[in-house]
Amino acid sequence: MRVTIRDIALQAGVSVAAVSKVLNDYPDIGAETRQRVLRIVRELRYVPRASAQRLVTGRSQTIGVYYKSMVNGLGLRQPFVAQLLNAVKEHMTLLGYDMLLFGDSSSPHYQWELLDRAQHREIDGLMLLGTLEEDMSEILKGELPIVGLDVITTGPRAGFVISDNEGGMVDAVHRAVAAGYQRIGLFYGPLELPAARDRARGFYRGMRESGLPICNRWIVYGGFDFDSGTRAAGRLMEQSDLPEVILCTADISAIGAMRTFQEAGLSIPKDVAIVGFDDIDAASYVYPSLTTVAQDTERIGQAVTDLLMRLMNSPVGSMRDSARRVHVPTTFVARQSTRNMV
Amino acid sequence: MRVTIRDIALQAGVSVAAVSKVLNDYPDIGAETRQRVLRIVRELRYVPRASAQRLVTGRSQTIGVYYKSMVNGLGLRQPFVAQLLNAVKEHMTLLGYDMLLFGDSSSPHYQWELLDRAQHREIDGLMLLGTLEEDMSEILKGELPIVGLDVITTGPRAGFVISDNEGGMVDAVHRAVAAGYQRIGLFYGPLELPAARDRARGFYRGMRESGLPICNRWIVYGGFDFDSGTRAAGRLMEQSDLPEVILCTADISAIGAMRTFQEAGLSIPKDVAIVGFDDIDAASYVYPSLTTVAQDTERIGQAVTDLLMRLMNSPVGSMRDSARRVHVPTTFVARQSTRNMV
DNA sequence: CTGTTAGCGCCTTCAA
DNA sequence: TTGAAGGCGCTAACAG
Repeated sequence: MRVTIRDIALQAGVSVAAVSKVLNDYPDIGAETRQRVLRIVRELRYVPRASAQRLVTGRSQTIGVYYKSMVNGLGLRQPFVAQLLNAVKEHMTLLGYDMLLFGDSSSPHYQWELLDRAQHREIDGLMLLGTLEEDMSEILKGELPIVGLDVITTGPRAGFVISDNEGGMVDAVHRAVAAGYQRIGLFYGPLELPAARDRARGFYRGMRESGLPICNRWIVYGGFDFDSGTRAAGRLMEQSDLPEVILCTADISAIGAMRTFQEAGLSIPKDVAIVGFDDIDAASYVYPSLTTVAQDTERIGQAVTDLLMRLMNSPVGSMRDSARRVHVPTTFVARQSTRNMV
Repeated sequence: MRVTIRDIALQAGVSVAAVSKVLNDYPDIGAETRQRVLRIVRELRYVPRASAQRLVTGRSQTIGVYYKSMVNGLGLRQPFVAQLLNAVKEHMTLLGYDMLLFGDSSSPHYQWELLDRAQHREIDGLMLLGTLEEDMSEILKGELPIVGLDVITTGPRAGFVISDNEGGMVDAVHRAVAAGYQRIGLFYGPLELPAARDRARGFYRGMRESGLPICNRWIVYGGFDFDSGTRAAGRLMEQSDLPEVILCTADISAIGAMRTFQEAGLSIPKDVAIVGFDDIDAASYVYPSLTTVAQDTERIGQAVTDLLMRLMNSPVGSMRDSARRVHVPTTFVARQSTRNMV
């Protein structure tokens, strides 16, 4: 058997309660006793069992992470998701939380829904990445603290973090105009996703604010993946003329578009300039490197962690709605796929 | 309070023991009782608490995953790691296991070592991604089933999965030769990593088998990241002449090299051909797309899962060593960064 | 300051 | 076929 708190108590000649108190930093313990207990703990290399602690305290120091593996067919392979998870993990770790990756409950194994599994595992909080398509209305109604990323999660104890997608796109339009571009196109994404919708909206607002005419021929569905990007570029090339610059709703489809243009013999940014969105690692790998509106994953990760902690530490319903909707600013990153943009 | 097994028992008019037996598919329960219990369980939406089960059974249905966030500065951002984790998750999920992401224990928060944390969380098995630099000799000596990926983990209950890196590289050399390339260079990776070492070895073996001379000027350190790739390319261009084709130890550095060559005005594959290793998503995004030796993440994920399950279900030391070392074949993928290679 | 005690929710012999 | 009872390891009142 593994060493338990009783073994420590016996060795140290104190009660289990005393040991527990030492371990949990209770103040009402004599310095000497504390030292002795700690020594034995070290000697015997005692480690408490999380399940026992959890059973009695009800807290697990565990955050569940849920995302559909198959969202856009990629899951963690979506660079943005991976980057983000990495950032969040850093912060959670610092606070003593570990993260439990929930398998996709669409898996045949799981007759259980996410809510049941959350209860089963007794997670203290849940992070929802990217999609809400599941039947999650139920879990959102409950008291489990939930933070959505890129999804508008609402409920008595839910909040969300999302980049300022609209503002980022508006800004991109203005910068394009300032760089002298007049003929501006858009590759928009799946409008059921808040991020894509806001970016599209930002495009329209930016154009309106700039007083530029919107040319519908240059507004094409560009998806959130490489292939959609190539298709969008293909469709655009069937037009009589090309825009000078295309604002894409995601780096990955921007990169797909770039490739298609390049294979057709067009030069970027000379024949057509491209702006992406996200700033995934690949954006700086491609040639020419991709000008883009960067999401600040580091800051998003921080925000997600913060919000979740606040939600967990506040009684149900005590947080103002505004405090539960966090918008993280984006940054414009000028690279080689555009001319004169800064 | 949440509904417990007792509530079910009361409602169903049976003992808690009976309920437990139904839930755990014990045979010695009357069909009628079983039905009744199951009905109540459904009605009350009862979900057992993992911590309670765990406390008494000792199994957690949880697999720990450990990787250094900072390995090569990237962690999950390394596309290969993300892809792999995704693949493993699918399989684990199917088997009813969830994955616990262990925060990097180099974090200041953790005075505890990995072993302690594994015990604390009572994981049933551990997956080690990429590096062994930690002080892991201890945990490897223990009885916790451990599977390493790309690390040579040995111990009474440890095994590892790794691509056939040497074979893949030998094959690449032969294909290059078959394509008519005579002047072949190598960008090798950090030799302390088994994968990089094996690939380098494969290069030498392939050259020897082909009877080609090895030109040391063309053998340059290319790292496992983008910047090392650019530097390697830069160094190569200082030479009086370039090889016809460069075999790179990783896609990411191959891509870095490509960019550097392109910015210097060289054409790929005309002036110099490039072959990568790994087949990360970006390999097909860049232009020209990258010819590479693909690691089969899907199959690796499957192998990791299988091995871990076998390790968990076999008594300590009962598995033959050979069964604990899994080599997964690679596949050659010809794209645009080479000429005539198939 | 320290010890005693009563569970947390569940599984599993062992009797009935 | 069912139920009673004893823990699993730990924390948190509550006494002393």
